Amino acid sequence: MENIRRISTEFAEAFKQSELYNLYKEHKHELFIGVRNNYLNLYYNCDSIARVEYKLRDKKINCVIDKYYLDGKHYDSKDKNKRYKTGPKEIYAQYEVIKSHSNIRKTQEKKAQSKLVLLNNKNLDSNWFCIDIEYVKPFKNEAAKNEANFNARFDIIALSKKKPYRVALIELKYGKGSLKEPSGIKKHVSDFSVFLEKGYFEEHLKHDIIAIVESQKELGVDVPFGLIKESDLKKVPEFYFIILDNNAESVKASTPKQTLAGYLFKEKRWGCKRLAKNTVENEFGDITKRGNKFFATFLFSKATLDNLEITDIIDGAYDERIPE
DNA sequence: TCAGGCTGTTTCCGCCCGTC
DNA sequence: GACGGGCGGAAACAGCCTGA
Repeated sequence: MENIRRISTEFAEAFKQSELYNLYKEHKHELFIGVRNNYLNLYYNCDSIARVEYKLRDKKINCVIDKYYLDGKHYDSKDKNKRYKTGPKEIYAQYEVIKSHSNIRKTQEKKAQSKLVLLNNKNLDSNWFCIDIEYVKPFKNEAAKNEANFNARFDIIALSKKKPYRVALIELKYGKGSLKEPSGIKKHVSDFSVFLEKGYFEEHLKHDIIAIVESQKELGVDVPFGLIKESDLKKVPEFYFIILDNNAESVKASTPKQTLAGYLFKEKRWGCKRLAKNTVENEFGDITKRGNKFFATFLFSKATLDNLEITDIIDGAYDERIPE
């Protein structure tokens, strides 16, 4: 199968011989390796701080980094300096500089996403392991992509540690602002639903999962299960929304849960103060009911970025879970 | 005061295409 | 086929505005 998310064994070996592997080993608790279609993304704060490629001709690892992370300057998207080419040595040497520039970005959701994934993955007692972040379904070409009219990005993909492996597709929402359109709750329900309807899990995602795990093992990631066979995976994925940050700065303002209800339901529920025009219920029914055609679980936490201490991404210490 | 619409900015994804 | 340069599109934020 074409365009699967995996890298070659030779690439993985070269990676392990490079400074990037030392970097990863030394900072496992703050880095995530995303396996892509013949390349890797090294994430810090869910910012891609290196697109890692392997050049067969030269038997060499190349890196591309947005120059912002090195010099703190923002470049125009058309500026040829923006995507700076370098190698593992410079990424290793400049790591603290790169981190500092990532840290000052105001991307709370991404930082929370990173923290959640890393806290979960280092917790050996978690029931789940996150194998990918920022997942985009690949298509063969532009035509296939247009025809499918599907370009969702899933925040997190997690697998249960016990067989048969459950697959959790997770969307993280940080604060009320993240719930509204154009990429709010309704868009994501729609994406999830289409993903399910079109059979993309069966057709594609499960093959990606098998390949990603295989590549991660070759890269030296501590994956807490063996190689996965197709028959080891559950037939259907599960959908989750994690809602963080209970609008802590204001007492009077709606909580994310109240705001969310305005987007989900036709009538005011959950203490909702105001309804959105186009609700999820109008199109998809009550998605919090298990019997509904599309169904999702909502996990709420009052935690904010600074005090986030959830160490099991699905079964962890959330304040509320709907349905229970 | 607050929901939610609108716009600009930043970043990432991944294709296309010419060349070797 | 491998590779580099280029480019367009999408996500999702911040921040501002408006009207109930």
